[in-house]
Amino acid sequence: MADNTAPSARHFIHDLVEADNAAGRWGVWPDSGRPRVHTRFPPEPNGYLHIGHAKSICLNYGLAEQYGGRFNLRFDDTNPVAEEEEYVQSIIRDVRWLGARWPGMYDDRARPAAPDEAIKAGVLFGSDYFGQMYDWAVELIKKGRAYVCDLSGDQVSEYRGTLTKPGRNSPWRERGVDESLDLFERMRRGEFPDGSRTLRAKIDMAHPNLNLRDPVMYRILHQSHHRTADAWCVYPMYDWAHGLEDSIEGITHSICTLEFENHRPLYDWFIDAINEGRTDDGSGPWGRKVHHPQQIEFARLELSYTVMSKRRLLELVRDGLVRGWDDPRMPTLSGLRRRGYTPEAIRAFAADVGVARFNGVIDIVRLENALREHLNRIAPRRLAVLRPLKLVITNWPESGDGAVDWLDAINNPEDVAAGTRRIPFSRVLFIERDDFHENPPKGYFRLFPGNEVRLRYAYFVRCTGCVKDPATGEVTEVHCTYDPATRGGDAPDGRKVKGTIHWISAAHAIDAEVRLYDHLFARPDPDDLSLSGSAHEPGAVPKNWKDNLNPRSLEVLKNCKIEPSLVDAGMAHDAFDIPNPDRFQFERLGYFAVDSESRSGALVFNRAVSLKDTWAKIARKG
RNA sequence: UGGGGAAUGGUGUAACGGUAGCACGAGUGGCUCUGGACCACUUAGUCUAGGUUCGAAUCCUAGUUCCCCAGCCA
Repeated sequence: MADNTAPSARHFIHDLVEADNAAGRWGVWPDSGRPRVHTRFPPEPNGYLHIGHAKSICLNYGLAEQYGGRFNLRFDDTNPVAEEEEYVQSIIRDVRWLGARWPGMYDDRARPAAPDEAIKAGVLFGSDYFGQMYDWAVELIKKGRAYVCDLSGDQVSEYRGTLTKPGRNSPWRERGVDESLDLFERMRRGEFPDGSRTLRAKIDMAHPNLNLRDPVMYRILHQSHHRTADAWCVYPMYDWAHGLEDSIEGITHSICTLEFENHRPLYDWFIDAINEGRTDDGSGPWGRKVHHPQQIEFARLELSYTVMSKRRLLELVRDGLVRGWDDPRMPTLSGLRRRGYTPEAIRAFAADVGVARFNGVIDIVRLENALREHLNRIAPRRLAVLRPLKLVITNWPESGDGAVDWLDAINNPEDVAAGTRRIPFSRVLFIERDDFHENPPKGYFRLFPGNEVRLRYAYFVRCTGCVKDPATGEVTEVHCTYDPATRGGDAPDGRKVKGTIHWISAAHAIDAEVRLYDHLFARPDPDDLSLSGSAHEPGAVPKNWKDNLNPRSLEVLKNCKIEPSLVDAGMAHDAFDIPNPDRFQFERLGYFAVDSESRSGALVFNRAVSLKDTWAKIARKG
């Protein structure tokens, strides 16, 4: 993942890791002798990954890579109610696409026989540790640190107390060890209905941190699991399971987001409870001590003009407010990928925003800039006209030998190695509707009657007039004359033009559909329900975050004209069907990627991001 | 009102008792066959009030504001 698009910015976690390394806290890797740094990314397979997860992946994988450590991809799949195989597949693809690598993963170059299974190579699952977790739970019961509680869900929360009032002990708290043992075993065997009992840690019902008020460790769930099927009728809660998963894998730095800070004492309590009666050399009554990772919290990523919670993203998908998890307007990795984002751009963005403990909101233009920066360097330039207006060169031959002129065009001014291509020029062209004004605004230096501009890579043309629809007054055709001496775009007499516009030869143009995107939400903060009213019904007050969706987030242009060299534009797929669309800069317009719905003969492009538009800024100011 | 965190230009992030820096944005100019890219310059900040110190964003005290926690979700 190390590349020059993601300079490693220093942050407080580097300091912590380096302090640990200097102190020899985690020992060394046997093979390299380097201090052990072992991180992980632990998603729950209950939704698609989004750009916020990318920050975490880059952080965790980046640390492992930087310190010569290891990185695990592990599913935290402890709640079968919400989890699905589809999510497992998408998450692995996204992590792989981003560039993270883990021990045992399938090599990119190999063509696996069964991609759906092969992609899981080296991927870990918390559910694989259910047996070990169960044994440790039994151990805690035996040590008098856990008990089976018969309280209902409502009663448990009632007994918990409130933020300011202490809770009360469960009447089952002092139940005998043998009885709890028996009950827990029968819970596991499925003798009791869902919700009838739980296994709870015996800590302190008056603890000021609510997480320590005898938290539930196991609940009864007669629910088939995507991996363990019907093997279990009890499933561990996150707080119990998560730290153990990290412990089992030897994770040194368990990096998570700020809201889990309150859980750290519990995470530590569980490991300490297991280690009670254990020793480093295994001589204690309970054997050898288990590994105790260090949890470190950082601020999750928030972005303006979008939402970043899985619950809300799922709601957008389920309500049909977007076209699916990979809708190019979504902040999901699959959406960004379809939109045209590159892993490099996302990594550079993650490095750019940094890692800290302050919960702020990143301006989404930072993400867009990261993409521009990468695509500016690598995207081949092409000519495309989104809103075509016919331009006739009245002094150009209509037919015969000189009717078509093939001109050299530079593929990428940022990369000379990209070379050149030839584009056809002829009498009738299409230009961008925006590039002609019969009565130009102040400061406008494109085409208007009497003005001379350069047609990119072609000729200087001077506007001689236009044709309008008598009924509507709409301009239907612009007329120009060209200067033969300016072929290639330079005037031998040294005269200059202010404007250069793009064009497509009408006779050679390919039709394409282009989808333009704007921010998913009309306001920087979708939760902002104040102010001037709903984006959908001006004047109406938005009632919830969904009323702040941007009604203009998608604009479909069906009559676009693109240069003939784009006929073969498409997308590649790697061995695991992760798509990699061709991406181009359509000159003066922005960066565009081939959409997954694009077909030969019916090309569809997504605008990933526009070019910076200084003229729009000038025009706005008047 | 209990507990846990956090406050540095418009935004985000550095500075680890010693010149408040960087990026993005914004503004100005240069350059340009993309009103792109690039280059230069400018703008603007330590939450408040005390204290310690030769010296405080940093240490201390008090306050203010914001975030998280009362799932058998993660």
